[in-house]
Amino acid sequence: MGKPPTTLRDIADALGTSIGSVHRALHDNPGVSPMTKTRVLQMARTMGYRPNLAARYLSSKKTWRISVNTLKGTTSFWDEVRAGIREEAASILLENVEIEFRTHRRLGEGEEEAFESAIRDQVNGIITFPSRPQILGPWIRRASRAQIPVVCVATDAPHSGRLGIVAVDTLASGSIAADLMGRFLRGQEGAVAITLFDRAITEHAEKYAAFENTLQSFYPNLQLLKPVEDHGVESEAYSKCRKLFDKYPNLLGVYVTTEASIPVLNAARDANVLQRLTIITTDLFPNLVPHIRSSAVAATIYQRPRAQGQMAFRMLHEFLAEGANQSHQVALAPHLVMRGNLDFFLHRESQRSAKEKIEQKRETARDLAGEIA
Amino acid sequence: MGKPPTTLRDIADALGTSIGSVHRALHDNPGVSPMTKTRVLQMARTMGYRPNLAARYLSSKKTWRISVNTLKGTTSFWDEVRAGIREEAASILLENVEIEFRTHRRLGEGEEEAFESAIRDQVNGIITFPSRPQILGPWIRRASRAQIPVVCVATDAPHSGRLGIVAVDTLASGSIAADLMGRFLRGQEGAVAITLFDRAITEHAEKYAAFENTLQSFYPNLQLLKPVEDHGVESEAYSKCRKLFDKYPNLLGVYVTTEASIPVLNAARDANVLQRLTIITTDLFPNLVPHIRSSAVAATIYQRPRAQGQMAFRMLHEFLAEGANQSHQVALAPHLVMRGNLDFFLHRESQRSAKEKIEQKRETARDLAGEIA
DNA sequence: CCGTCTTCCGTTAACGTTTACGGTTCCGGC
DNA sequence: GCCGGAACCGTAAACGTTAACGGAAGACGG
Repeated sequence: MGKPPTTLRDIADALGTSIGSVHRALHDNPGVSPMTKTRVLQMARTMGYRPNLAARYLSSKKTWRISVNTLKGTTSFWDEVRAGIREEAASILLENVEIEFRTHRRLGEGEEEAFESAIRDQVNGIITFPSRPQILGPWIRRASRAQIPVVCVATDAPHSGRLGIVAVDTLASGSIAADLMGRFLRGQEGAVAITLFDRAITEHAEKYAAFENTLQSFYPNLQLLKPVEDHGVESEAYSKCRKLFDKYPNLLGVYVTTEASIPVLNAARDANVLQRLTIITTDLFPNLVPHIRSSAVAATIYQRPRAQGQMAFRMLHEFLAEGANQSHQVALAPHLVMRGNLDFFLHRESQRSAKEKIEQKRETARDLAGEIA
Repeated sequence: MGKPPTTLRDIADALGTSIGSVHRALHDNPGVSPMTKTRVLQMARTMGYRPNLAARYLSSKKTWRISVNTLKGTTSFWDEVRAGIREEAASILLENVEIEFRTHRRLGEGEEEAFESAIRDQVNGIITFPSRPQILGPWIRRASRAQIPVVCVATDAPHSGRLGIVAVDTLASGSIAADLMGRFLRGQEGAVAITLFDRAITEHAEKYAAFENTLQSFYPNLQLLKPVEDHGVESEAYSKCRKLFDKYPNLLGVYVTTEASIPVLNAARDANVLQRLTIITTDLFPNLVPHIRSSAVAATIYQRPRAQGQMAFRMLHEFLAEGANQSHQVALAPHLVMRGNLDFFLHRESQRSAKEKIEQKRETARDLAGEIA
């Protein structure tokens, strides 16, 4: 069936030239005449040449270094993203990728420095969280010009020349939240609220729009209030929600699209509306668990940080290995966590971290053995 | 930082023996004395030897053949599983895996023949759907004895010696269905029903148990009727449900855990209870779409066949490459599809098939080019 | 005419593993 | 004492690519 794949030697023989020239031509290295170069490229195309990656790696032993620039994170979201990246990197057969983590402490603090240092260190690729897309955009463009592909996670940096973006589908998130809210509040009439980070961030604007649209078209008995923006500040979330709850004493539900669900819950408790509200949150972290269990939170939309990390790494790695040129966009479907399936997610969590500990142990054992030898 | 990895030569030098003996020892090939063999194994261990897979593949050019034994499938479920496997196989850097599909037309028809032919053809691994675990179990054991690892998809074959199992988490599925049902029917009092394939299948029994438990503990106002078993026969599903709906005229909801949601919907329509019922189904296929859109189906639990195929392939491939020995078990979290996020899943579907067409075109172009040359 | 530089090109030694082949040594049997 | 065979071991050639080196041919200035 399958003919043996064509090699550099095949191309060289077909052209009556040498393997060296073919190699130079295919990598546009200097030292080859324009004439033979085009002939080689032509022939490689018609013969369907595809490089043997095993041989390439064996010969060059070149490793790719990729920088992961993320937030240290108050919640576990970014820990999970990093774990996903690590996990995926470990599953690569050819162990030719090393990962450098550059974490910054706070939103917008040290992002640019991290980027600069990554570019300066000549990494081969960057995975980043552009919390302020308009600020990081120019840096991404700079990296692209230096031939360093950049993959964004969780938030996009539009028109920045980034290689790709991995995020939860905003439309699916917002819509399912609205659909659930509508079903949960079946038959009731009244207002629901939404909190978000900042309408200037594309993702949040989209989630808001999706929530609003779905609510309007399927559940006209519910009307959506003007969104609450918390800008990632917990106190802002609390005070604004507190005011909101006081102002609309018979509010029916809240959809919290940000990580700041705890202050919202606290505000609801302090305003004495926690029992009455149907609350849908975002993400899953330890502090949220008791609220889900007590069913104060009806459901939470889990953004699958680990899967995001995995996909981001795969995207970058595929690009580095195959050199595909199109821009990629991965939109993950979020998971829905409720009281019923909460244990599944928590249990999976603990299983995984146990596995990782074993893995780490094995690695250190290896290192030790190496040092002894 | 990282010392260069140890090679066969390193071990040989350390032991004052030759690279050939080390190789023979590590692969327990004949022609090496027990003495040197243990010494080599010992030394390899302490030096932390890990084979260079690139070199191995380059040298041997051995390809693994894996057989995918699945149902042809009336719905698109198995098409998706196979697509996931293909997709994952294509993303392997070293292109050393070829896949053979052995599909059988009907449940329980030709499964054993497919298995026998796979074993006879000496494939290196099998991915299978054991629709009748008790029948396929012995075959799986036979394969294991012939050193052929077997990964089960969607349904487990317990105590069969299979390498691993990939399926949607039954507990998470059943529980979320119950939780949604309870929330959707908030405040109402009455009965809900569940349909399943056969209580003898572990997965279905577990889903049923999870549904029942969650319903009982969180929504005592709802009581669960005795389950309806359809054994994969559409007419059976229809008639049994029809009878059920007639018998319990004020039934509140149904959870359909099988693929046979259409006959259940038809029965509900014919019994004139479609409007009143809250229906939660399983899987997502073209015929179901209009029912979701019309909100006759409140939600459907999507079992992510593509992800199942991907995971199954990865599991098998990892085993073949690394030779890890433990039994693996992957439980996926199901996705929830409702009217709101339905378009996301449909759109993703079409996007993917478009991508695959492009991919296929490229491949045929390559083959043609090869034939010309 | 010689030396030097440039541009192009062919050759070759790696990379780590597999595999086939050719050597030892030792032992039993004629 | 020689042969055949077994059991063990070392050697070397592959696999396809990269990277470095050296050579050939031509251009140019001295």
